[in-house]
Amino acid sequence: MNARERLVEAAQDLLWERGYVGTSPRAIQDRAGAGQGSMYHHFTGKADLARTALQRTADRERAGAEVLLGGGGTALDRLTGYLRRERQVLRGCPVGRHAQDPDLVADPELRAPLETTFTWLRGRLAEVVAEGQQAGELRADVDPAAVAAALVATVQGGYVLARSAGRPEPFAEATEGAVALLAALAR
Amino acid sequence: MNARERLVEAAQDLLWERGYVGTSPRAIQDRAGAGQGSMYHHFTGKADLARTALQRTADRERAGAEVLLGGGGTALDRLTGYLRRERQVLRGCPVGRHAQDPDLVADPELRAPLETTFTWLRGRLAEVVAEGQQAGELRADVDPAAVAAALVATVQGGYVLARSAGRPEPFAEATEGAVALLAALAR
DNA sequence: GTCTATAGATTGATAGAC
DNA sequence: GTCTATCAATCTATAGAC
Repeated sequence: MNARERLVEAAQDLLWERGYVGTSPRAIQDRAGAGQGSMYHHFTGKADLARTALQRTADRERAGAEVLLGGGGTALDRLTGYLRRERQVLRGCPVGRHAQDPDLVADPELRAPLETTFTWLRGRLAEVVAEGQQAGELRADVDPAAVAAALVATVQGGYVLARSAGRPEPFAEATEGAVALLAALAR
Repeated sequence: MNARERLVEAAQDLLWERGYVGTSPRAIQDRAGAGQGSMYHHFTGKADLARTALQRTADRERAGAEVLLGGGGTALDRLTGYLRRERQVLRGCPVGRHAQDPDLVADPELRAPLETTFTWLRGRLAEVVAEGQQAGELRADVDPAAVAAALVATVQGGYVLARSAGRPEPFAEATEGAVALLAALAR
Protein backbone atom coordinates (compact mmCIF):
# COMPACT_ATOMS: atom_id res chain seq x y z
CA MET A 1 0.00 0.00 0.00
CA ASN A 2 1.33 3.43 -0.88
CA ALA A 3 2.04 6.20 1.58
CA ARG A 4 -0.98 8.29 0.70
CA GLU A 5 -3.28 5.35 1.37
CA ARG A 6 -1.55 4.51 4.64
CA LEU A 7 -1.89 8.12 5.76
CA VAL A 8 -5.63 8.16 5.06
CA GLU A 9 -6.23 4.91 6.93
CA ALA A 10 -4.07 5.97 9.87
CA ALA A 11 -6.01 9.24 10.00
CA GLN A 12 -9.32 7.33 9.94
CA ASP A 13 -8.23 5.21 12.91
CA LEU A 14 -6.89 8.10 14.97
CA LEU A 15 -9.83 10.39 14.24
CA TRP A 16 -12.21 7.69 15.40
CA GLU A 17 -10.23 7.08 18.56
CA ARG A 18 -9.02 10.57 19.50
CA GLY A 19 -11.11 13.06 17.52
CA TYR A 20 -9.86 15.97 15.43
CA VAL A 21 -8.35 18.19 18.16
CA GLY A 22 -6.81 15.13 19.78
CA THR A 23 -5.08 13.90 16.63
CA SER A 24 -1.75 15.43 15.62
CA PRO A 25 -0.18 15.19 12.15
CA ARG A 26 2.82 13.67 13.86
CA ALA A 27 0.74 10.84 15.34
CA ILE A 28 -0.78 10.11 11.93
CA GLN A 29 2.64 9.99 10.30
CA ASP A 30 3.98 7.65 12.96
CA ARG A 31 1.09 5.22 12.59
CA ALA A 32 1.32 5.37 8.79
CA GLY A 33 5.09 4.90 8.80
CA ALA A 34 5.48 8.07 6.73
CA GLY A 35 7.54 11.20 7.29
CA GLN A 36 6.55 14.85 7.46
CA GLY A 37 7.51 15.47 3.86
CA SER A 38 5.35 12.62 2.63
CA MET A 39 2.24 13.88 4.38
CA TYR A 40 2.68 17.48 3.26
CA HIS A 41 3.35 16.31 -0.27
CA HIS A 42 0.01 14.48 -0.54
CA PHE A 43 -2.09 16.87 1.55
CA THR A 44 -2.04 20.61 2.19
CA GLY A 45 -2.18 20.01 5.95
CA LYS A 46 -4.03 18.39 8.83
CA ALA A 47 -7.47 19.67 7.79
CA ASP A 48 -7.08 18.41 4.24
CA LEU A 49 -6.06 14.92 5.35
CA ALA A 50 -8.79 14.82 8.00
CA ARG A 51 -11.41 15.82 5.45
CA THR A 52 -10.32 13.01 3.12
CA ALA A 53 -10.30 10.46 5.93
CA LEU A 54 -13.64 11.58 7.34
CA GLN A 55 -15.30 11.46 3.94
CA ARG A 56 -14.13 7.92 3.44
CA THR A 57 -15.37 6.87 6.89
CA ALA A 58 -18.75 8.49 6.18
CA ASP A 59 -19.05 6.68 2.83
CA ARG A 60 -18.31 3.37 4.54
CA GLU A 61 -20.91 3.91 7.25
CA ARG A 62 -23.53 4.92 4.73
CA ALA A 63 -22.88 1.85 2.59
CA GLY A 64 -23.11 -0.37 5.67
CA ALA A 65 -26.44 1.12 6.70
CA GLU A 66 -27.85 0.79 3.19
CA VAL A 67 -27.12 -2.95 3.18
CA LEU A 68 -29.40 -3.27 6.19
CA LEU A 69 -32.09 -0.78 5.23
CA GLY A 70 -32.32 -1.83 1.60
CA GLY A 71 -32.26 -5.54 2.43
CA GLY A 72 -35.10 -7.99 2.80
CA GLY A 73 -37.73 -8.25 5.49
CA THR A 74 -40.62 -6.09 6.57
CA ALA A 75 -40.12 -2.40 7.32
CA LEU A 76 -40.31 -3.16 11.04
CA ASP A 77 -37.66 -5.88 10.63
CA ARG A 78 -35.31 -3.47 8.91
CA LEU A 79 -35.81 -0.69 11.49
CA THR A 80 -35.23 -3.17 14.29
CA GLY A 81 -32.21 -4.48 12.44
CA TYR A 82 -30.77 -0.97 12.27
CA LEU A 83 -31.25 -0.50 16.02
CA ARG A 84 -29.80 -3.91 16.91
CA ARG A 85 -26.94 -3.86 14.45
CA GLU A 86 -23.69 -4.96 16.03
CA ARG A 87 -21.54 -1.97 16.86
CA GLN A 88 -18.25 -1.24 18.61
CA VAL A 89 -20.16 0.60 21.28
CA LEU A 90 -17.31 1.77 23.51
CA ARG A 91 -15.36 3.10 20.54
CA GLY A 92 -18.24 5.42 19.72
CA CYS A 93 -19.67 6.30 16.31
CA PRO A 94 -16.86 7.04 13.84
CA VAL A 95 -18.97 9.80 12.30
CA GLY A 96 -21.16 11.16 15.09
CA ARG A 97 -18.32 11.43 17.63
CA HIS A 98 -17.04 14.47 15.74
CA ALA A 99 -20.21 16.51 16.30
CA GLN A 100 -18.79 17.73 19.61
CA ASP A 101 -15.58 19.08 18.14
CA PRO A 102 -15.87 22.89 17.87
CA ASP A 103 -13.05 23.28 15.34
CA LEU A 104 -14.44 20.55 13.12
CA VAL A 105 -18.04 21.76 13.02
CA ALA A 106 -16.84 25.33 12.50
CA ASP A 107 -15.20 24.31 9.20
CA PRO A 108 -17.91 23.64 6.58
CA GLU A 109 -15.64 21.29 4.62
CA LEU A 110 -14.92 19.19 7.70
CA ARG A 111 -18.55 19.23 8.87
CA ALA A 112 -19.89 18.22 5.44
CA PRO A 113 -19.37 14.45 5.87
CA LEU A 114 -21.32 14.57 9.15
CA GLU A 115 -24.17 16.62 7.73
CA THR A 116 -24.43 14.45 4.61
CA THR A 117 -24.35 11.19 6.55
CA PHE A 118 -27.07 12.08 9.02
CA THR A 119 -29.30 13.88 6.53
CA TRP A 120 -29.17 10.80 4.33
CA LEU A 121 -29.68 8.40 7.24
CA ARG A 122 -32.69 10.26 8.60
CA GLY A 123 -34.22 10.40 5.13
CA ARG A 124 -33.55 6.75 4.44
CA LEU A 125 -35.06 5.60 7.73
CA ALA A 126 -38.06 7.88 7.11
CA GLU A 127 -38.64 6.07 3.80
CA VAL A 128 -38.67 2.73 5.58
CA VAL A 129 -41.08 4.04 8.24
CA ALA A 130 -43.36 5.32 5.46
CA GLU A 131 -43.18 1.94 3.71
CA GLY A 132 -44.25 0.31 6.96
CA GLN A 133 -47.19 2.67 7.25
CA GLN A 134 -48.30 2.06 3.67
CA ALA A 135 -48.07 -1.68 4.24
CA GLY A 136 -50.25 -1.32 7.32
CA GLU A 137 -47.50 -2.56 9.64
CA LEU A 138 -47.19 0.75 11.51
CA ARG A 139 -49.74 3.30 12.65
CA ALA A 140 -50.10 6.01 10.01
CA ASP A 141 -50.75 8.91 12.40
CA VAL A 142 -47.09 9.71 13.14
CA ASP A 143 -44.59 11.72 11.11
CA PRO A 144 -42.11 9.30 9.48
CA ALA A 145 -39.32 11.92 9.52
CA ALA A 146 -39.75 12.53 13.25
CA VAL A 147 -39.73 8.83 14.09
CA ALA A 148 -36.66 8.35 11.88
CA ALA A 149 -34.83 11.22 13.62
CA ALA A 150 -35.70 9.73 17.01
CA LEU A 151 -34.28 6.33 16.01
CA VAL A 152 -31.02 7.77 14.69
CA ALA A 153 -30.73 9.93 17.81
CA THR A 154 -31.31 6.93 20.07
CA VAL A 155 -28.32 5.17 18.51
CA GLN A 156 -26.11 8.26 18.70
CA GLY A 157 -27.19 8.95 22.27
CA GLY A 158 -26.70 5.31 23.15
CA TYR A 159 -22.99 5.75 22.47
CA VAL A 160 -22.95 8.72 24.86
CA LEU A 161 -24.62 6.71 27.64
CA ALA A 162 -22.34 3.71 27.17
CA ARG A 163 -19.12 5.71 27.08
CA SER A 164 -20.22 7.75 30.10
CA ALA A 165 -20.87 4.52 32.00
CA GLY A 166 -17.65 2.88 30.83
CA ARG A 167 -19.63 -0.20 29.73
CA PRO A 168 -21.72 -1.11 26.68
CA GLU A 169 -24.98 -2.13 28.41
CA PRO A 170 -26.69 1.29 28.42
CA PHE A 171 -26.43 1.35 24.61
CA ALA A 172 -28.33 -1.93 24.32
CA GLU A 173 -30.86 -0.79 26.90
CA ALA A 174 -31.57 2.39 24.90
CA THR A 175 -31.91 0.62 21.56
CA GLU A 176 -34.13 -2.06 23.11
CA GLY A 177 -36.28 0.73 24.49
CA ALA A 178 -36.58 2.15 20.98
CA VAL A 179 -37.46 -1.31 19.65
CA ALA A 180 -40.20 -1.56 22.28
CA LEU A 181 -41.57 1.88 21.45
CA LEU A 182 -41.55 1.03 17.76
CA ALA A 183 -43.42 -2.20 18.51
CA ALA A 184 -46.11 -0.11 20.17
CA LEU A 185 -46.59 1.65 16.83
CA ALA A 186 -47.28 -1.72 15.28
CA ARG A 187 -50.04 -2.72 17.69
CA MET B 1 -15.98 36.87 43.41
CA ASN B 2 -12.67 35.31 44.43
CA ALA B 3 -10.12 33.86 42.05
CA ARG B 4 -10.91 30.24 42.84
CA GLU B 5 -14.57 30.79 42.01
CA ARG B 6 -13.76 32.66 38.80
CA LEU B 7 -11.45 29.83 37.73
CA VAL B 8 -14.15 27.20 38.25
CA GLU B 9 -16.75 29.18 36.31
CA ALA B 10 -14.33 29.95 33.49
CA ALA B 11 -13.47 26.26 33.32
CA GLN B 12 -17.17 25.33 33.20
CA ASP B 13 -17.72 27.67 30.24
CA LEU B 14 -14.66 26.57 28.31
CA LEU B 15 -15.21 22.86 28.94
CA TRP B 16 -18.76 23.17 27.61
CA GLU B 17 -17.61 25.04 24.53
CA ARG B 18 -14.28 23.39 23.72
CA GLY B 19 -14.17 20.10 25.62
CA TYR B 20 -11.34 18.83 27.83
CA VAL B 21 -8.59 18.33 25.22
CA GLY B 22 -9.52 21.64 23.62
CA THR B 23 -9.26 23.65 26.82
CA SER B 24 -5.85 24.83 28.03
CA PRO B 25 -5.05 26.02 31.55
CA ARG B 26 -3.83 29.23 29.96
CA ALA B 27 -7.22 29.88 28.34
CA ILE B 28 -9.00 29.29 31.65
CA GLN B 29 -6.68 31.70 33.45
CA ASP B 30 -7.20 34.37 30.80
CA ARG B 31 -10.99 34.13 31.00
CA ALA B 32 -10.90 34.11 34.80
CA GLY B 33 -8.49 37.03 34.96
CA ALA B 34 -6.13 34.99 37.11
CA GLY B 35 -2.46 34.15 36.71
CA GLN B 36 -0.65 30.84 36.53
CA GLY B 37 0.31 30.97 40.19
CA SER B 38 -3.27 31.50 41.27
CA MET B 39 -4.55 28.49 39.39
CA TYR B 40 -1.81 26.16 40.59
CA HIS B 41 -2.29 27.40 44.12
CA HIS B 42 -5.98 26.41 44.22
CA PHE B 43 -5.76 23.27 42.08
CA THR B 44 -3.09 20.65 41.50
CA GLY B 45 -3.44 21.02 37.73
CA LYS B 46 -5.76 20.98 34.75
CA ALA B 47 -7.40 17.67 35.63
CA ASP B 48 -8.15 18.77 39.19
CA LEU B 49 -9.77 22.02 38.06
CA ALA B 50 -11.69 20.26 35.30
CA ARG B 51 -13.01 17.68 37.75
CA THR B 52 -14.27 20.41 40.07
CA ALA B 53 -15.89 22.33 37.21
CA LEU B 54 -17.46 19.23 35.68
CA GLN B 55 -18.89 18.10 39.00
CA ARG B 56 -20.53 21.47 39.48
CA THR B 57 -21.99 21.41 35.96
CA ALA B 58 -23.33 17.90 36.54
CA ASP B 59 -24.95 18.92 39.84
CA ARG B 60 -26.64 21.86 38.12
CA GLU B 61 -28.02 19.71 35.30
CA ARG B 62 -29.31 17.12 37.69
CA ALA B 63 -31.07 19.75 39.81
CA GLY B 64 -32.64 21.25 36.68
CA ALA B 65 -33.94 17.89 35.53
CA GLU B 66 -35.36 17.06 38.95
CA VAL B 67 -37.43 20.28 38.93
CA LEU B 68 -39.14 18.98 35.80
CA LEU B 69 -39.40 15.30 36.68
CA GLY B 70 -40.45 15.82 40.28
CA GLY B 71 -42.95 18.56 39.38
CA GLY B 72 -46.68 18.35 38.83
CA GLY B 73 -48.62 16.77 36.02
CA THR B 74 -49.17 13.24 34.84
CA ALA B 75 -46.23 10.94 34.18
CA LEU B 76 -46.71 11.43 30.44
CA ASP B 77 -46.71 15.21 30.93
CA ARG B 78 -43.42 15.08 32.80
CA LEU B 79 -41.74 12.77 30.26
CA THR B 80 -42.93 15.02 27.44
CA GLY B 81 -41.73 18.03 29.40
CA TYR B 82 -38.28 16.48 29.70
CA LEU B 83 -38.12 15.89 25.95
CA ARG B 84 -39.39 19.36 25.06
CA ARG B 85 -37.41 21.26 27.66
CA GLU B 86 -35.75 24.35 26.23
CA ARG B 87 -32.09 23.70 25.54
CA GLN B 88 -29.15 25.49 23.97
CA VAL B 89 -29.12 22.89 21.24
CA LEU B 90 -26.16 24.05 19.18
CA ARG B 91 -23.97 24.39 22.26
CA GLY B 92 -24.49 20.72 22.96
CA CYS B 93 -25.06 19.03 26.32
CA PRO B 94 -22.63 20.39 28.94
CA VAL B 95 -22.31 16.91 30.43
CA GLY B 96 -22.82 14.47 27.55
CA ARG B 97 -20.47 16.29 25.18
CA HIS B 98 -17.53 14.94 27.17
CA ALA B 99 -18.38 11.29 26.51
CA GLN B 100 -16.36 11.45 23.29
CA ASP B 101 -13.17 12.67 24.94
CA PRO B 102 -10.77 9.72 25.26
CA ASP B 103 -8.57 11.34 27.93
CA LEU B 104 -11.57 12.30 30.04
CA VAL B 105 -13.34 8.92 29.98
CA ALA B 106 -10.02 7.17 30.62
CA ASP B 107 -9.69 8.98 33.96
CA PRO B 108 -12.21 7.55 36.47
CA GLU B 109 -12.29 10.77 38.48
CA LEU B 110 -13.09 12.84 35.40
CA ARG B 111 -15.63 10.34 34.06
CA ALA B 112 -17.46 10.06 37.41
CA PRO B 113 -19.67 13.16 36.92
CA LEU B 114 -20.85 11.76 33.57
CA GLU B 115 -21.56 8.30 34.89
CA THR B 116 -23.37 9.62 37.95
CA THR B 117 -25.49 12.06 35.96
CA PHE B 118 -26.72 9.59 33.37
CA THR B 119 -27.19 6.71 35.80
CA TRP B 120 -29.33 8.97 37.95
CA LEU B 121 -31.22 10.40 34.96
CA ARG B 122 -32.04 6.99 33.50
CA GLY B 123 -33.19 5.76 36.89
CA ARG B 124 -35.29 8.85 37.56
CA LEU B 125 -37.02 8.69 34.17
CA ALA B 126 -37.62 4.96 34.68
CA GLU B 127 -39.45 5.78 37.92
CA VAL B 128 -41.70 8.21 36.09
CA VAL B 129 -42.40 5.64 33.35
CA ALA B 130 -43.27 3.09 36.03
CA GLU B 131 -45.58 5.61 37.73
CA GLY B 132 -47.33 6.12 34.41
CA GLN B 133 -47.79 2.38 34.03
CA GLN B 134 -49.17 1.99 37.53
CA ALA B 135 -51.59 4.85 36.91
CA GLY B 136 -52.77 3.14 33.73
CA GLU B 137 -51.53 5.99 31.52
CA LEU B 138 -48.93 3.85 29.73
CA ARG B 139 -48.96 0.26 28.53
CA ALA B 140 -47.45 -1.99 31.18
CA ASP B 141 -45.80 -4.49 28.83
CA VAL B 142 -42.57 -2.54 28.28
CA ASP B 143 -39.47 -2.25 30.46
CA PRO B 144 -39.43 1.17 32.15
CA ALA B 145 -35.62 1.23 32.30
CA ALA B 146 -35.34 0.56 28.57
CA VAL B 147 -37.85 3.26 27.66
CA ALA B 148 -36.06 5.69 29.99
CA ALA B 149 -32.68 4.92 28.39
CA ALA B 150 -34.19 5.46 24.94
CA LEU B 151 -35.56 8.87 25.95
CA VAL B 152 -32.28 10.07 27.45
CA ALA B 153 -30.45 8.76 24.39
CA THR B 154 -32.83 10.58 22.05
CA VAL B 155 -31.97 13.88 23.70
CA GLN B 156 -28.22 13.18 23.67
CA GLY B 157 -28.35 12.01 20.07
CA GLY B 158 -30.49 15.00 19.14
CA TYR B 159 -27.54 17.22 20.01
CA VAL B 160 -25.36 15.15 17.68
CA LEU B 161 -27.81 15.51 14.79
CA ALA B 162 -28.27 19.24 15.31
CA ARG B 163 -24.58 20.04 15.58
CA SER B 164 -23.82 17.85 12.56
CA ALA B 165 -26.44 19.77 10.58
CA GLY B 166 -25.31 23.15 11.86
CA ARG B 167 -28.91 23.99 12.81
CA PRO B 168 -31.19 23.14 15.75
CA GLU B 169 -34.16 21.65 13.85
CA PRO B 170 -33.02 17.98 13.82
CA PHE B 171 -32.96 18.06 17.62
CA ALA B 172 -36.62 19.10 17.78
CA GLU B 173 -37.53 16.57 15.12
CA ALA B 174 -35.92 13.75 17.11
CA THR B 175 -37.55 14.73 20.41
CA GLU B 176 -40.95 15.16 18.71
CA GLY B 177 -40.49 11.67 17.28
CA ALA B 178 -39.89 10.38 20.79
CA VAL B 179 -42.98 12.23 22.02
CA ALA B 180 -45.02 10.55 19.25
CA LEU B 181 -43.65 7.11 20.09
CA LEU B 182 -44.39 7.68 23.75
CA ALA B 183 -47.93 8.72 22.86
CA ALA B 184 -48.35 5.37 21.10
CA LEU B 185 -47.62 3.71 24.45
CA ALA B 186 -50.53 5.63 25.90
CA ARG B 187 -53.10 4.44 23.37
C1' DG C 1 -2.59 34.13 47.37
C1' DT C 2 -0.85 36.06 43.39
C1' DC C 3 2.80 37.43 40.36
C1' DT C 4 6.60 36.77 36.71
C1' DA C 5 10.09 33.89 34.79
C1' DT C 6 11.26 29.82 32.99
C1' DA C 7 11.19 24.99 31.30
C1' DG C 8 10.79 20.81 28.36
C1' DA C 9 7.60 18.83 25.33
C1' DT C 10 4.50 19.02 21.54
C1' DT C 11 1.94 21.28 17.72
C1' DG C 12 1.32 22.26 12.86
C1' DA C 13 3.96 23.72 9.23
C1' DT C 14 8.00 25.04 6.04
C1' DA C 15 12.73 24.50 3.77
C1' DG C 16 15.67 22.28 1.20
C1' DA C 17 18.56 18.06 0.25
C1' DC C 18 18.17 13.79 -2.25
C1' DG D 1 7.99 11.31 -3.35
C1' DT D 2 10.35 11.03 0.77
C1' DC D 3 13.76 12.45 4.05
C1' DT D 4 15.84 15.44 7.90
C1' DA D 5 16.31 19.91 9.89
C1' DT D 6 14.26 23.70 11.61
C1' DC D 7 10.66 27.04 13.15
C1' DA D 8 7.40 29.95 15.97
C1' DA D 9 3.71 29.09 18.86
C1' DT D 10 1.43 26.75 22.40
C1' DC D 11 0.94 23.33 26.16
C1' DT D 12 1.19 22.06 31.07
C1' DA D 13 3.77 22.67 34.88
C1' DT D 14 7.41 24.36 38.29
C1' DA D 15 10.31 27.94 40.73
C1' DG D 16 10.77 31.51 43.46
C1' DA D 17 9.92 36.52 44.50
C1' DC D 18 6.60 39.37 46.84
